[in-house]
Amino acid sequence: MELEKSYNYKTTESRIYELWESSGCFNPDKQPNIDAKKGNYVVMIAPPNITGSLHMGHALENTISDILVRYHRMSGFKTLWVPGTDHAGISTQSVVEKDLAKKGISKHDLGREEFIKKIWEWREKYGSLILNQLKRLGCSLDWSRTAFTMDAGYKEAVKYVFEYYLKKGWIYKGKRVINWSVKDQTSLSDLEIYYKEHKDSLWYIKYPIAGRPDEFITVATTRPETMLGDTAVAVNPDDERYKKFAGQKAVVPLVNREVPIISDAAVDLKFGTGAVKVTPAHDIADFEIGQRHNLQAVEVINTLGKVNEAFPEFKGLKVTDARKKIVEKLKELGLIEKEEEYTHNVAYGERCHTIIEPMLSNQWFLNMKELAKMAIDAVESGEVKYHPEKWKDMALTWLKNIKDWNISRQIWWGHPVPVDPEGNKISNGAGGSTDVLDTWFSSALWPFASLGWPNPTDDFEKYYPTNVITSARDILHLWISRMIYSGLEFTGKVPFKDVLIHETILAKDGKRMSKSLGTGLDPMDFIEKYGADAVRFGLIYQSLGCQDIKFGEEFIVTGGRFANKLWNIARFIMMKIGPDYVFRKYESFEDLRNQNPGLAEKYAKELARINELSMAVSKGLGEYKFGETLHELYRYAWHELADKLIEETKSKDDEVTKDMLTYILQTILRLLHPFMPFVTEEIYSHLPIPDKSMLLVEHWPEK
RNA sequence: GGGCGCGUAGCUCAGUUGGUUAGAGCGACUCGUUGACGUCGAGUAGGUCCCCCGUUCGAAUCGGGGCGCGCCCACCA
Repeated sequence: MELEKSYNYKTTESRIYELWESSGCFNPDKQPNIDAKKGNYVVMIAPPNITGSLHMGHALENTISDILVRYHRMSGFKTLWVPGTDHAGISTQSVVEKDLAKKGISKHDLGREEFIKKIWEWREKYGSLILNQLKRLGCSLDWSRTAFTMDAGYKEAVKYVFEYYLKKGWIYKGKRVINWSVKDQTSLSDLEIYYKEHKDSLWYIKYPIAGRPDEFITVATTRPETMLGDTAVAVNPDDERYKKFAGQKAVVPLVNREVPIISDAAVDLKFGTGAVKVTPAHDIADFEIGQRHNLQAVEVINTLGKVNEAFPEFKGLKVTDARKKIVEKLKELGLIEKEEEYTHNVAYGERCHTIIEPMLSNQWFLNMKELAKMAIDAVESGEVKYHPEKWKDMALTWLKNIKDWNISRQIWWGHPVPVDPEGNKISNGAGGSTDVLDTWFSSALWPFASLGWPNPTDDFEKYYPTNVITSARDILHLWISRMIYSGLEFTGKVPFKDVLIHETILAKDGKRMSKSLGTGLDPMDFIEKYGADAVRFGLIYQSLGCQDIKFGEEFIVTGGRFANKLWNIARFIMMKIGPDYVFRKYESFEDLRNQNPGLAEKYAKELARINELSMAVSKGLGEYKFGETLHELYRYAWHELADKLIEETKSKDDEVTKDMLTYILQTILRLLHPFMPFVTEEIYSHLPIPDKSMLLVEHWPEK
């Protein structure tokens, strides 16, 4: 059969994917080429958010996973890669809110129940967009097992885990200073906030010493409005300047509260005046000082971001207005020593992009002590390995400095916090039974909950623990560390043996790719333009184990050309062998030597070379060296096979030469299949090979 | 502020334990090529290997310092 002059990915890719999918071979229970000696190979997906669409990072991540899956499947492992999505609490909620806002509807118009219904509708409509994009990329996921972090079974897992921790005494309610988003009316974890540089004022405020109205201690602050809640003034214990005030009290102006002057090592004697006002209710550091010195926490700002009714003079004022008014009053009283311009970082919410108010709140916390310890042991002992290895230290540093996890959120979309068994309701709304759990609480259970746990399902029995997770580094702590201790606590096993942290894809100028900056590129555009194999090639070709990739489209172009080159290598060989030639199949190199001694002898060097390449590819994939391995395959196929070997055969026409070419063609297609599955499968389908399967499940050239 | 990574040809990057004239892909230029090929092949040009100091017979490679870029973590009132 004669091939077209050039490879046409447009007419090929969807047809080939359909062929694979309908064959059922992505499902390990139906996989035809299982080698009982090999065992299982399970790859874990990082379930994308239901709001998500494929970005370059996803494309790289899932190409890497797919390469591993295809390589192991061909090698005869019973191979599973479960697809799925994450409900992504606050992120999804805000997307749907924005969507409704276009129609002039707010979530409060709908009420909680109706709003959640809308989110489910949204999820039905758009929630699997990204999964379809993964199909376009060629990912061989077992779609019959698609999971979602709010499936009925998954809900059971979450409830089970919450109650388990509660019974163990590890979940508790507590007042803490948390990051509060006034806009979204919820608490945020430290990992959900970012900092932005602000030019503000730093005010130096004189606090009179109690009983000696002519003496003052001056504090410096950017947030004078919180002084209404000050319950101490703190200095560094080594600060000679303030020794004279030891044991004395200061009077907080405007509220005339007498507060102790305390010494605490957390105070930086070089900053400002070296004396600092302490507001335990509205600053995380101050809260900690308060704990150490048994200070009262006086709340000033309420959950709406306004001064509360305890301060009638300022009641109802927004933070910024209260600040102005208080500074004015202090000026009138002559208590502002000076005001200077000051640049500092201010916390913003990752989703709401508004300033975070630190405030005291009732929240649910999960005690991290024992859990972190387990994870530390597993990482230190190498039960879980990181690639590249440096991420191990990153993970350990975080785990060793971990704080208790604030697991409650005051939003509507998520797993509800199971009802408090003691029936306690806490007054201000937070920490009550209307809260939902932090998204990562459920994500942390993904490796086993996505397989049906806590029910003793076949899948959980057979496919847990998994072998490897491929992930971006920004969720190392947020997610990966949490899966490790969750796995250890609930299954007694680490959820995966290898953690692969892939490069971050940056724009060509080295800046972060982001939609909001307009520097984001859509991999789907490239798939349209050059084909999925080309995109996979381009990404992997640049994946050389560094921390970042500066993305260049030219590698995708090269990938597209390479697909065409492969096509023409096959086309030439097909012409060369003529219509009556039938491919021979060899089980192994030994088998080839027995069946075809003439070939083994005449082309010993060429066969040795392709064998060597096969071993190098196996080794490279085993060591997760994707880029290097692809470089080698590319160099071989183009510059050795096509440029030299094939050129040399143009003057020959014997059967042994045909045997050599067809053997090498088959082998190189197999070796390239994990990287460029579509074009290799398509070429393979045209080869006159008796009793062949799809390349997808043909055996890997081992030796 | 702490940590990590990077700085090699116009661009994106290799450079294995320090060893002769520093490589690849893309781009530029020259020539050639019809039994496969969005042509392809052969070849040319282009580099104080960020800077300084040191170790060494010898440094892109090792050590110290600096400069520049990027990312992560912490957040200082």
